[in-house]
Amino acid sequence: MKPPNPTETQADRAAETRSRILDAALTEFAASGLAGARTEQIAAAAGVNKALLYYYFESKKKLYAATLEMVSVRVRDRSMAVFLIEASPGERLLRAALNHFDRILTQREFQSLMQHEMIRLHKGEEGALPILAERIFAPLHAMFQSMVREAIASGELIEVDWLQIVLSALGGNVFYFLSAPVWRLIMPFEPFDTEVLRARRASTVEFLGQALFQNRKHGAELAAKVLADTPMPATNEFKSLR
Amino acid sequence: MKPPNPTETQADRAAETRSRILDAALTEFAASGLAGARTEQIAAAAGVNKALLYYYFESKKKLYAATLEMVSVRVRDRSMAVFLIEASPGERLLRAALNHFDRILTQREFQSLMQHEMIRLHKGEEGALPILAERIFAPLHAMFQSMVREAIASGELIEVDWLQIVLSALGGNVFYFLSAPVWRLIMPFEPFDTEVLRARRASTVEFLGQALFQNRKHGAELAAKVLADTPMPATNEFKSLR
DNA sequence: GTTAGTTTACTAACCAGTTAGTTAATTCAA
DNA sequence: TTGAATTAACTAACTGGTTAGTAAACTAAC
Repeated sequence: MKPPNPTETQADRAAETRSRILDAALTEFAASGLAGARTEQIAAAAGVNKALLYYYFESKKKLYAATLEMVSVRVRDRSMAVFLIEASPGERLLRAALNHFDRILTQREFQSLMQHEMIRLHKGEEGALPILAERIFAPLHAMFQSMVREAIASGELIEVDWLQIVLSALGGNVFYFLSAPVWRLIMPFEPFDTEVLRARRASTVEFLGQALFQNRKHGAELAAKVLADTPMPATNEFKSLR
Repeated sequence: MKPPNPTETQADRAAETRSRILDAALTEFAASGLAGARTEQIAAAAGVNKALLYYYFESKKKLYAATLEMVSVRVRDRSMAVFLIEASPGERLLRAALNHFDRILTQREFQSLMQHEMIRLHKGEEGALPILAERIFAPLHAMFQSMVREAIASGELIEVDWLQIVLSALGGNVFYFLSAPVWRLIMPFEPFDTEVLRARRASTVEFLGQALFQNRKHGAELAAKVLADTPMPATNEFKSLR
């Protein structure tokens, strides 16, 4: 687990250990949430002793916070970039929806963490969500709002409640991944199979092209274009179940 | 807690106790899931001793199963009825989407239980979900499939992947309620406020009318009609947080 | 030889499930 | 119809296993 590399300084190895702990914590917290995660399991997965978690991160809660911190940076960077593209607001919306699909696909742990956080906040426990809301969701939300409103005002998109467009576009993605265990039981295919995902991904964008644009032909063409120049990211497939 | 009513027989009171336990269990399991729920808390909420849970329901797991059983019957009855209405497939889809919104609104505990079950199944633990999938989701899914396909074939709806239409329609609802804690943080309104819900509910149907129908004017008219003759159900508002 | 990094061995708290019992309603024999 | 026997409904207190967190010892790099 720890090949003693002589060129490494002690501080380097310490940083590595710290990062191994964070990785292990991400996996465990994503799978089980703050309350359900076992510190022993995190330590074992990181190849260290449990007491070391408390040496680096004072408490389980603080380790959890550090884990969320780490992953939230990744997610924000991945999500915001797409809005800066030079294109019509309608096209940017399609790209943002596709990007959202791909982000869930590649950052499954984040999605799981969010599920747990939603439940915690729903129960009234305060969690790390307020920080995430401020740092990720609020800016993302603002971007979506101005983009969709602009698209409606310009006549590119249909005239409906802007929030409903966002809910429908992102909700389709969230619902598919969230309910994957159910699809697995009632559909004749595996929801995380690469080809199934590819088809779902295409349908997402094609649907929005047809449904949201005043000029459906224009929407369909944009969808085809967006799909064509955004390859599906690789999935580290059979990683989830320990 | 137990006013000793002399007209009641012992068996009556026993049945009442049993049902009080199930109600308490529903609240607690919905809030915390199978693993997170505390038997002591369920007993306290039901006003009985913890050992009584084991007298009526052998184990925590079996109590959980009984709770899901109880609630799943309610949900299925509420969900399937809407498909039997005499109307065009497009109109039935709008009604089904609205019914789905109202069902989440009125059966929040079920939605919470499902969230927990999804997480459990995602982790690879077997749960009660296979039974629910068979008894609720599979028939529901089949209804949606035939309805949407019929609507597309008849030219009423746009020609896109049928599953994507379902994902988008239901996903919008699921996403809104699921992410309510986030909306509360980043929006200037309370997501469960009656008037906010009323607006969201209307937007859901109006959006689908505009987005899914070949003839958008027809879709909008249907949406207005469906909304007009389906009053919003009452919400037992401030019930959730214990 | 000092100290950052790491482990061993422990504790206090918690919690599902059990046990041994009490109370009171119901049954049934005379 | 009465009161003794039986059983259903229920509880207090405990058990055994688990888990977050800690104290103190050890080790190797600087």
